[in-house]
Amino acid sequence: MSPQQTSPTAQHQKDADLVPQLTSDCVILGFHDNQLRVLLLRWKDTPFWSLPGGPVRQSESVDAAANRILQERTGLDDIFLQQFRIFGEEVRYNRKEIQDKLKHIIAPDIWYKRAISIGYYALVDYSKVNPAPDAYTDECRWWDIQEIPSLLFDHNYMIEVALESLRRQLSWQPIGYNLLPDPFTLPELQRLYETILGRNLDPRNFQRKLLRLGILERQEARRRGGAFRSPYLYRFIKEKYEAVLKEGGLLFV
Amino acid sequence: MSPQQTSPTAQHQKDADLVPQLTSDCVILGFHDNQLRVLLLRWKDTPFWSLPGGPVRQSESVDAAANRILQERTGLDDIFLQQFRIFGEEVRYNRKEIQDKLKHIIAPDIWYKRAISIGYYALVDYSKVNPAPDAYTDECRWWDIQEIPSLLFDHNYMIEVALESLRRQLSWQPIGYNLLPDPFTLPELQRLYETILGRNLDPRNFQRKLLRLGILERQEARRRGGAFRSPYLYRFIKEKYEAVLKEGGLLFV
DNA sequence: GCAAAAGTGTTCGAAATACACCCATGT
DNA sequence: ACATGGGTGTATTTCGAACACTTTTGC
Repeated sequence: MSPQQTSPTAQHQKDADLVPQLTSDCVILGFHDNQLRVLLLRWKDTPFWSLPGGPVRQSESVDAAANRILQERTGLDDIFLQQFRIFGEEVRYNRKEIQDKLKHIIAPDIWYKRAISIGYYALVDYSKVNPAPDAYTDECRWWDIQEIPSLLFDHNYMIEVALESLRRQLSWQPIGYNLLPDPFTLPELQRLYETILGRNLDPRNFQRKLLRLGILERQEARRRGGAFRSPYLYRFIKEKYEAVLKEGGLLFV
Repeated sequence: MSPQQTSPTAQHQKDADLVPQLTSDCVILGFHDNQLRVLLLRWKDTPFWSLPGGPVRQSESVDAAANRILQERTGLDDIFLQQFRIFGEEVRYNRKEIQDKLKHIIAPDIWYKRAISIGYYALVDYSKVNPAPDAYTDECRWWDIQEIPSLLFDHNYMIEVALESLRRQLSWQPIGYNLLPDPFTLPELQRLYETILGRNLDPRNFQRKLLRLGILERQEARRRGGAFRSPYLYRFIKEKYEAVLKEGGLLFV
């Protein structure tokens, strides 16, 4: 969240253009080095980090607001985005503390009223992202999900809830399609599932199950570069993948 | 939704007490005569129906707002409520049409700005509900899910989305616990699942699966009254039921 | 006694699990 | 040559699907 965190080109738009007290916040997830990672922002001249987020404009849907934020931070369009929760407690965090920490960046009266945040998670191809800070922040970068620092607002909690939702929706969400490069290898896909599920899977069983679904096509080429046997590359057959997800899914793989 | 639809005792509170442009709407579901039913309201001196809903107060969480609305319409406290979607399109329905249809009840300028609705579904024990209209409506009653009329706002769509979410979350939601009377019979539970899933289940397999989970205890008494064999009554063993749901569920039963 | 719904057991095939060895590659 | 990770097959068990008859009850 963060009420006024809009794009640099739009930062002076009047309050009247914004839906009052409502923000979209994005938990942007990528996958790299066998780790889930989250994109975080560091506020100008501070050591404080938070999720990307911002207000909803009167002229856009809440989904569009999240898409806009995502586009601005990652450079990517047409990203997989999923609403996972509204954060609408009356007291979500210590507003006084936030006023104080960010007073040199944002007028304290912005924080006078409670904010209600719509939580989204986004699944993106790590290798395609160009992290970019906004007008209120100095730095935008990936953090390993295991090493996230203490964040502003209730953003640590938001990330927890996002991951929990992701896990529960695993079977119906195109995780692989969005989080992996294209093409990808089966070990990569397996490690992605292992990371999200938090447990190891048997490579033989994993492979058999996935291939049985008929949603993958093996490519001619193999991935090269490791000091070991080259794995096959695969692509999702988009239509089949989506059909399988729709009708109930990759049951826990 | 419906911006000003508050309790009769609170209807004159100032706009300043409300979170602008934000409402909670509730799809209240009950189960009766082997049918899912929804609680709807008919607006004063009109033939127009809608879901119960209302604004969020500055002094309450969005969940609390939904609970309040539910309590007022059903007389029930401590109900199972689940946020399922935000309806945040810029144009959700024809505002002019609503202004016109409800102008004798609500000042048209209420509808000047878009409203963003938080959709909740609630699962309630049909037999315990006392439907009660609010200050803006004449009538509050159950409608069979198959026979819902054309509703105001985008409420038909909201109900569709609620049912879809319910179906997808079936395995992790305490459907039986909340939608059935206590105690209940296995055939009742089976028909509940059949109704929600939209397909028939084999009674032998259903029974075996449910009993295997160890979440039910059979009572001494049986349900009497039908012109047929008396079924056994059961109760959920709450702790075990919740444990099973938590760790992944009644997989499609 | 009859109509209506409840209760119950067995068989079969599919899928999940468990398990270990050889292969390809870069260093 | 060796270390690293990739690729693959089989045996066993578990689970889900299919299927039909007998029992109880109120009328």
